[in-house]
Amino acid sequence: MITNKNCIIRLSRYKNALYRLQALGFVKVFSDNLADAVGVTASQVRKDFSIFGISGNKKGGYQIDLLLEKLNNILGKDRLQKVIVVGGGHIGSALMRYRGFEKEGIKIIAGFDIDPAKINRSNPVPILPLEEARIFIKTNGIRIAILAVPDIAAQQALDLICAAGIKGVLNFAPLRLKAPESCIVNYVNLEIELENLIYFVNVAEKTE
Amino acid sequence: MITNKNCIIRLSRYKNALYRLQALGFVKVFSDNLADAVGVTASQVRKDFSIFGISGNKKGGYQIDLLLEKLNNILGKDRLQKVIVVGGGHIGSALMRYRGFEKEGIKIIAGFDIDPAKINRSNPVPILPLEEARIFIKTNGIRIAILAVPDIAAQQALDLICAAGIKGVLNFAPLRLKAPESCIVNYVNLEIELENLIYFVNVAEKTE
DNA sequence: TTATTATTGTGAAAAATGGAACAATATGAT
DNA sequence: ATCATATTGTTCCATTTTTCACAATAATAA
Ligand SMILES: NC(=O)c1ccc[n+]([C@@H]2O[C@H](COP(=O)([O-])OP(=O)(O)OC[C@H]3O[C@@H](n4cnc5c(N)ncnc54)[C@H](O)[C@@H]3O)[C@@H](O)[C@H]2O)c1
Ligand SMILES: NC(=O)c1ccc[n+]([C@@H]2O[C@H](COP(=O)([O-])OP(=O)(O)OC[C@H]3O[C@@H](n4cnc5c(N)ncnc54)[C@H](O)[C@@H]3O)[C@@H](O)[C@H]2O)c1
Repeated sequence: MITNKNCIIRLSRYKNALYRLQALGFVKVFSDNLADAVGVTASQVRKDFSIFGISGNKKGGYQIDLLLEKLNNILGKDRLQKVIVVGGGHIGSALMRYRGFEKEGIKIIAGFDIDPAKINRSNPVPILPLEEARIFIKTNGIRIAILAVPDIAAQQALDLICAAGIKGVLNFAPLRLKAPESCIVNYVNLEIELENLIYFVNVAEKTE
Repeated sequence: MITNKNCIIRLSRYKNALYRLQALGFVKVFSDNLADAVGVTASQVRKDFSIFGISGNKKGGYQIDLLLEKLNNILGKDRLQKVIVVGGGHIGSALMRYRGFEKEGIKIIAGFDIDPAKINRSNPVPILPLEEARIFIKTNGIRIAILAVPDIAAQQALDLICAAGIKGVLNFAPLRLKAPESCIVNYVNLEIELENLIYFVNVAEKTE
């Protein structure tokens, strides 16, 4: 079983690159084209494919449409993924207004907020009272949530949605949360991303 | 020279955990406390510290204030980091309104946009016309930028700010950009983050 | 048909990362 | 003052990840 997150991220990148190549009219692709497009080595591309039993043609490369089909299958993109957002503040509402997820087969179908002033049932993505989250998650069989509440509320909100059946969370609050076995939590920590960038810029500056 | 991004991310996490411990009244800390707080092994903590020549006291652990000083120094937090945002749309304005960066010594001092309707010089974080970016970057010696423009505009905007002297970019547009040697580009790709989460949730579901 | 060539698929090598173990040693107890 | 103990710092080991290298082979050309 593959536990290598970077490998899966590369699969997503291959997929995105393939769509671009396809849009440019290409029908087949070689491992080194894809490597260039994504910024890895050609060996890495072939190795990644071989891990998932994806094969191409000796001397013929890979047929883009078939490759995309397989990648999409691995990445679970063969069905629409319904996602909710908890917290309709700055980040939460930016995400709910973003159209880019849909072309990836990811649809944010509702937001939830504790603040009555944020509730709006007639939005393209309705924002509902937090009390309704539990039943909404259960009724619609939602598995994935984005957590965009203030730091202080994050653990409590996580507990609530996990209890309701959420299986995966993308958390924007910059702190480590405790989740049950049944739920995977991934972190987007923009402070740390910036700090990291600053570190490497400083290093580059010193060594130049 | 350290090229291990994960290692630097851990330093940020140690730092954050130390502030929390300090706020709770702790004065010293042992490698295993910190390991617990951050979710790594105690060996890892000590190894990370040793890489950067940080030492504690046999049997005495590490003194939190000294440790923080050293970590902050390594992470370049001994001086305020001024950052600009290019693109004042959904993501860009969420970031500009976010107060959380300041407590990390990161200050967004201006935004830039191509759309005249977005310009606002009297905002807490002013949004200025893109034409002014070049001179602003040079005058203020800005090194770090956040790129939050539509995908189609990202490469062009990157070229502009790199030419003006930007050394590090955190890019939100979901595509690979070409940057000169002088500029590091890191990516925040939320589509891929979600895709990744979905993959691992699917795997967990299948193997349970 | 046969030779040539380009490209895959993979096993082996290398590099990077992380973890375990333990000697060294400072602290506190007796 | 001596001993016992806790914790670091570092070496060594295991694992993971990436790269290398090349045999296998399909496509093309002669
Ligand atoms: N805005 C940014 O640019 C940014 C950047 C980095 C990190 N973050 C993090 O993202 C999180 C959200 O930030 P934000 O700027 O969107 O905050 P925000 O204050 O704008 O929005 C938070 C929203 O959550 C709602 N809320 C509070 N408690 C809730 C609960 N228990 N359940 C449901 N909703 C609840 C609030 O009513 C509010 O609408 C924070 O943890 C923040 O640290 C934000
Ligand atoms: N909003 C989200 O939740 C979200 C999520 C994932 C990724 N993204 C990515 O982030 C980027 C920004 O998304 P958004 O939703 O904020 O878009 P947006 O359309 O709301 O905002 C983009 C802003 O950039 C400005 N702009 C356009 N060209 C410019 C240029 N050359 N220089 C400066 N400013 C320019 C526009 O006037 C607009 O104000 C996009 O690449 C998008 O794919 C956004």
